Amino acid sequence: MQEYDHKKIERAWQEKWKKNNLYRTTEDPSKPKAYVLDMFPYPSGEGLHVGHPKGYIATDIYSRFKKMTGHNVLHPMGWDAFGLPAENYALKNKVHPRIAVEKNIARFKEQLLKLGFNYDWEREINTTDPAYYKWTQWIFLQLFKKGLAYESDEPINWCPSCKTGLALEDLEGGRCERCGSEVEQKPIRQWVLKIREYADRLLEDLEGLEWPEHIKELQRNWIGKSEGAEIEFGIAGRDEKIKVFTTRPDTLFGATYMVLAPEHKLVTKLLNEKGQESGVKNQEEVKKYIHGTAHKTEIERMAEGKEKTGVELKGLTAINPATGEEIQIWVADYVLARYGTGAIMAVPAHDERDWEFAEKYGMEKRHVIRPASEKPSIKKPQPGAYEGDGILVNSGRFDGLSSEEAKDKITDFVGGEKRVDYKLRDWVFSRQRYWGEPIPVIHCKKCGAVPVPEEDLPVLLPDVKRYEPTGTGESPLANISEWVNVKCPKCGGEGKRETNTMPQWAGSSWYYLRYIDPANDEALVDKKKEKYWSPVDLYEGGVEHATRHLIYARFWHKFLYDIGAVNYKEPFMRLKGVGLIYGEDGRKMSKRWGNVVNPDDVVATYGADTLRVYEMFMGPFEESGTWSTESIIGSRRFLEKVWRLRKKVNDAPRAASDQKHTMALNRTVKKVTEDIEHFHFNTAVSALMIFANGLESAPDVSRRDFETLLLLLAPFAPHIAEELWRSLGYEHSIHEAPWPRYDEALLHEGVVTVVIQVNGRVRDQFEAAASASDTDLENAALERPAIQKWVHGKDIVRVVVVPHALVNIVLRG
RNA sequence: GCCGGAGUGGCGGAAUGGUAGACGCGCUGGACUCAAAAUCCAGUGGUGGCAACACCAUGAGAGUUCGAGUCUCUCCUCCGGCACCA
Repeated sequence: MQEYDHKKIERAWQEKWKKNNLYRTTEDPSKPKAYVLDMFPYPSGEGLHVGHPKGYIATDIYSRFKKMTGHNVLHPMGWDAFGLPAENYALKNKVHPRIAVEKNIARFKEQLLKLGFNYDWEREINTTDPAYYKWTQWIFLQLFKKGLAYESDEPINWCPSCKTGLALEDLEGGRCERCGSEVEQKPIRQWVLKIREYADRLLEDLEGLEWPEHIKELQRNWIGKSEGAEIEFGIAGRDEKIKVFTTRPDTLFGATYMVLAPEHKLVTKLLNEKGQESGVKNQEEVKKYIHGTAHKTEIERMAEGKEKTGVELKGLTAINPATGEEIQIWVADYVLARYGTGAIMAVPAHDERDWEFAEKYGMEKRHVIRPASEKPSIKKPQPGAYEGDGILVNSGRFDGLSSEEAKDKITDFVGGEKRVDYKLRDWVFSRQRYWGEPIPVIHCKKCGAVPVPEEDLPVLLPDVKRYEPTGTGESPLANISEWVNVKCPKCGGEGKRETNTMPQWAGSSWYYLRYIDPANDEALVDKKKEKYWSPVDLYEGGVEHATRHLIYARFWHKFLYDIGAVNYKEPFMRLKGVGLIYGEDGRKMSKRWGNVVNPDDVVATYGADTLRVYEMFMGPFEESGTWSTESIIGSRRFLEKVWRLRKKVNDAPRAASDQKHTMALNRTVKKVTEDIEHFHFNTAVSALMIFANGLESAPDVSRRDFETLLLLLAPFAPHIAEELWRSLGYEHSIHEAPWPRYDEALLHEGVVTVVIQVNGRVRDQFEAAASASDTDLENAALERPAIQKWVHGKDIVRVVVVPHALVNIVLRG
């Protein structure tokens, strides 16, 4: 037997697996299916670092395990290659994005291949392939036809550095998620998708998903459903009414002023009227205030601890519909135009923000809710706002009702309407950039926005020399007149192509369907195949996608379900979030910090199998951890130990009396099986190490024990397991061998170790027959000299016996 | 501020309410070697003791329990997300 030469073994098996098409997948109705999916990577210019493959290793283990347990496994890989990073990389390095992407994909693929993954590369997909984005465009057309895509000129978040509009999901703390620039509000024409129409279903259907609770919670918070009411306030001396949205109609009697967002339509209108007509006495002051807020960035407006500012519309009052009182109207930027109605009723006594504002500008704070626990007689002045529910006071005929009862009754009383609102915004779907899917629409002066006929898809992204963003609110495509100017498909008149492109998240919102049927040119996906493979049984990826990709993809999927294109309501049934691997210095791996570890180097030095075992052994899969080059050696030593065990394999059957050994074997099989199913890879590796250590210290190793060890190891370290397996004379791959079973009856030996406690403290232990009764155990424990020492001369109050495990003797005092 | 998650040896981390620290890294000593590497064996939470052993110990404090790292409450710290969403 040679030394363990990982280079030789890994290269040889990777070639043979490829040659034999070991990982090719076809539909097979005779087997249960398992669709195991990684979030496909963005092929950046920097290549992979050791953090990237962590999730891929886990799905590789899981899918190999599933295959060995008799499942038909779909485990594909592809490239999410449209979007800003590729384009920015291309601009910086002065290469065409298409070329840059090709190069980066080749590099990524080379790195992945070295790790021995079992992807079916015949199903490889690429979102920038016209045959692929034809269907991305097709989905947009369906959305358009169903009225779920519309054009808007509302101000949106604009990144001045990337020179494009962005969706709310593309921001990180008011900055562009890609480049970190502060975003501005800019009104430009854009396409928007009505994801809000799906808000309720996106929320409700989370319940049936086997996802980590914290990721579900992130989505719930992002969708941000709140139930409340719309209530109209009249304006003294004018015809207009101001509609407010509130979740607390029960506090209406405490509304002592109201506030409009600076962008509110009524405010704009009042400022356009002549001073006397509008009734606003301080028009100039208000204009100045609005001018001031308009130039603030989101970051400035939301700066932590920032004091609220505002200006009163002097001379104008609103009428509280509950009390009939005239109240002041203010304009303040703590009210957001985009949420609710852009106007609020301010209840300082029961809302902290209103309290703070009222405190500053001297408005009345009228208490209308008292905590239910508080006695009515006690009227202490509350410091700050009381925001909880309670019992109504100072609310006329509603006094004494609970908040809950009063909400509906007061809403009815003032003729308000119950309404639901969401924080979720409609999806801003236009990017003023080159490297994306063209939006398949033609603008015609006569017919308006006309969808490109489906038979004309795909609308190819033209190959151009200049693709720099213009910054004008138009995409660079607008400059290519021969591409832009086309005939209107409807009337045949002059038309212009839509020049905005789709956002980065478009292609990834349906890619999991493409793997099922990667070459289909007739339909999005063959419905029979889709029925067989969907939904994704296990989806694995970074938690950072919780409120981006994972929401968008669920939205599109539900839409595709509605139009009958797919069979299931949800795309991803089970989700696992991978924890990051930080650099050795504890920081995120990045060129900037010089702490990047390249998997190629680790593979060269220690081997792919060692890297795989190490990354799984580092810690709990879903938790983040720090890379430690020093610690890898442990995983390498373990594999070398397994390698050496081969020499000790003895064909003679193990002595039947070796009960301990049988037990260890069965327990290991059980532990590893359950741990893989639950993604507890660190403890699975630990169990394998313990078992290998046991075999090592035995005088010889039975063939059965060693084979079992190899089978359990195969998903983790596929190359070495295959090599040793073949050395035992097998001609078929270990990766197609059946997974070992365990026998429940053999998990326990006839003898158990029983711990003896005195007053809950461990004092002794002894071996007892597993069949011993509680009384037997109690008596045996009391006879032990070490226990006599503690118990002698004391009163025994009681004795607790846990069968097979423990005796606790409780003494008085 | 709100919502999640986590605090255990020098380090990564194990522990269905039942022997805290499995497994691994590192470290110490030993075997092998001319020597080293590799490998193997032993040890490795703290304090006291030659030892048997005892006491202390899972962020802090209380509680439930025969028994708490695990359950309950209060607090502290760290990480992640959201953040004037009415």
